[in-house]
Amino acid sequence: MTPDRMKEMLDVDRVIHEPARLLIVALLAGVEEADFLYLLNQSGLTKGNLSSHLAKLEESRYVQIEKTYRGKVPLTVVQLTRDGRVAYHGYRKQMNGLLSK
Amino acid sequence: MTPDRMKEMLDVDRVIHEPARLLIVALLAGVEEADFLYLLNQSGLTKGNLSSHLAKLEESRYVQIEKTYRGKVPLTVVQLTRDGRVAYHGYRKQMNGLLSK
DNA sequence: GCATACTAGTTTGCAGTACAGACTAGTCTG
DNA sequence: CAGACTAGTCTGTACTGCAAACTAGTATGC
Repeated sequence: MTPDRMKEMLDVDRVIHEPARLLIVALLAGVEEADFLYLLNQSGLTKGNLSSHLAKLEESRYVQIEKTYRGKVPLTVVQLTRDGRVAYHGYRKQMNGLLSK
Repeated sequence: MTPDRMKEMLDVDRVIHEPARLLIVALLAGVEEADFLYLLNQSGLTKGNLSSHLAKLEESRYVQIEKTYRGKVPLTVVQLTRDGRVAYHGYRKQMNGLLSK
């Protein structure tokens, strides 16, 4: 890889680059939508951690969070937005290009 | 990719995962050794930034830093250690496995 | 020969972030 | 109706990256 291309490294999307969020986004990319508990179990993150990463992803408009109820119990449903999907694919493409020799 | 494998994401080597350091390590992987100014120019990082990332890489034993002189002028020569090379390859392998579908 | 500018970095201060544990609001159970 | 549980959010802490300011020494101009 040329040094020029390597510099792209510095432009990676930090929101996605963070491992915990990359994991969340990857999980969301595989399903239409997911609730908080599903993400909690699949990711192994703590609740606090998951909550704040979701907040950050929402802030970046990468996920859409809908707060509703399952019966009488609060339920938080999360899905990837178009922006999120684009950012995820862009990130993967970039990292693959830079890492795979 | 299975969710199980995705969780590996959380174990990535943070020292290498940081884009600036990944760039430095990638640059070092391509040459036998490099001096501070070479890395400065190739990376586009500021001096302070480069200095502290090198310190962190040294602390993790991923690079070896030799302080010497070019004539009368101080010269800092950096090279990847075996550990550094292993960590870099491991990181690439892991990320490639997780990102490339 | 003094000072001004340059080289090669290091140190410091600040702002932002991830993380887990403490907390909250409300629901179910015996 | 007391205690346990569910589903999250909030808070404090410790860490980290970053750039600007600083240091130590060398070369250059006047």
